[in-house]
Amino acid sequence: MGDRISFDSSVWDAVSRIPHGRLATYGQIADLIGAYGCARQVGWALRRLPLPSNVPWHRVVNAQGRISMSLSREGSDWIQRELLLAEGVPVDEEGRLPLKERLWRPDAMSGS
DNA sequence: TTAATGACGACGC
DNA sequence: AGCGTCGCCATTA
Repeated sequence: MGDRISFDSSVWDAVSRIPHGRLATYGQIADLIGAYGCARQVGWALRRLPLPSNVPWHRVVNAQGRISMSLSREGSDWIQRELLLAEGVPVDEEGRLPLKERLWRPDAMSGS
C-alpha cells in the first residue's frame, strides 16, 4: 500500500489547516509534514486531489507569490484564481498575489 | 531500466 | 522585476 496514499493524506490534512483568506507555499506544506525539500511532491499530491473537494487546495501557491499556471492543469489554475478572488484574496491576471501579507503562520497552539 | 516531465525553490545575473 | 540554470525527486512514458 502505498506510501503515496499516506503522503497524499498528510498533504491534504496540512492544507486543510490553512485558514480562510490566507496562503501557504508548496515548500511550507512539505516542511509541515516532515518532508523538507519535497515541494514538488506536494504539487503532485494536490494534482491527485479529486475535485470538487472540501480541501482548500487553492490556498497553496508557489514561493514566488504566484499561482503556478500550467497548460497541464487544464484550467484548475484559473479555477484557483477564481476561488481566491471569491474569498477576498486579490490576484492579478498574471497570477500574482500578496503572499507576504497573507502568508499563513501556523500557530503551534491552534487546533487539537 | 533509462529518459523526460513537472501545481517547486534557491541563486545568479 | 524578470529570466535562465541547477538541484530536487516522485511520476510517467
